[in-house]
Amino acid sequence: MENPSEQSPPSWANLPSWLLTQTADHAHRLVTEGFSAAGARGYHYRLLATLAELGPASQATLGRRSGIHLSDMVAAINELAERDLVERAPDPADRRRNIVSLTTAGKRQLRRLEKGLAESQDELLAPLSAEQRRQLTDLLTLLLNHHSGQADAPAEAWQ
Amino acid sequence: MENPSEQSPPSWANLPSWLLTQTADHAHRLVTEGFSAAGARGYHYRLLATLAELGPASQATLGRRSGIHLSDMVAAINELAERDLVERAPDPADRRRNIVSLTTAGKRQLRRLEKGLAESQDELLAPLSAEQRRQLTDLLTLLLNHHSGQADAPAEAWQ
DNA sequence: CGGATCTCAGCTCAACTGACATTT
DNA sequence: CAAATGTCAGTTGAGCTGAGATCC
Repeated sequence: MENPSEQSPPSWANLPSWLLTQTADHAHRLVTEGFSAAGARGYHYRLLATLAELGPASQATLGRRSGIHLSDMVAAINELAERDLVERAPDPADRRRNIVSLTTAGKRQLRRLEKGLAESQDELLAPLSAEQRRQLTDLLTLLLNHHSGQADAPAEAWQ
Repeated sequence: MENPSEQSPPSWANLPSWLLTQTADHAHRLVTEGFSAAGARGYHYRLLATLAELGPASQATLGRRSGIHLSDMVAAINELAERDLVERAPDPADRRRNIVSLTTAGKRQLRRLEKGLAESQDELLAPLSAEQRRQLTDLLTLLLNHHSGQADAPAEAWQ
């Protein structure tokens, strides 16, 4: 009676909110797997990418830009610094601050993660045509702009 | 702090995986808020809906059908039973089992939650036309079928 | 003084793992 | 015996809160 080929899906399986959270789970899983194949986590990628864009920056600036909580920066930067992917040095001009900067190995790692990330996107969207992929990102962007645009909008600066 | 008014989004903000996880976060927030307005959580809704579909069932059966982990069932059912939304009785035919069943108050609560859930979907999809809503659910269903290997039929009613 | 920066301890939520006693 | 069932304790990950020390 444990027939693994079960019958109909539960009643909520066609709700947009359910479809979204389930596909997001798959997306998250694929991306996380890709990162962990390079020995990294999502925070590491976001940090390296933000550093590549901003150049050397304080932890607070990095946090605001990358959306990583300030209290999570400490551990994330520790992990990157342990592998010499970033350097953390005190700011001589403002001794509250640390200045975090990318090392050469960090830039190399970032390129590796970006490559894996592109592959994850492709795996995620595998069943969709190019046109369908464009449709999907357009629709999701519409939703995202609507919901993080104005209504409650805590502190997120972009958009 | 830099100039927040003209910051472009981070480099990963147009990745499908990012768009999905972000919109899924909003979806989850909206649905959770809707549930908590009725004093419930997602597990409670899924349990009540599964019970309405299956009729009285053991915790293991409920878990398999609803996707709720067995070890989370205990607490969830405790919470529902405390408010007399379900009843838990030992199965006389198999003393390992509990038979869980919906009470009248439970059915009433389920209808309330379903109504709130429909409103949440509408709020989530607010910026989309009916045609766009159909497109989105179709695309997400394609992705989901691909990644969870399931066959599936209906994509008609999202509310 | 007010405010920013960094660090740390701990909490939330949903999902999961492992161990265990009981029963079939 | 092996397998199923229910219970409980603990863990994980991504995010958060709150407190503090230090400095501008």
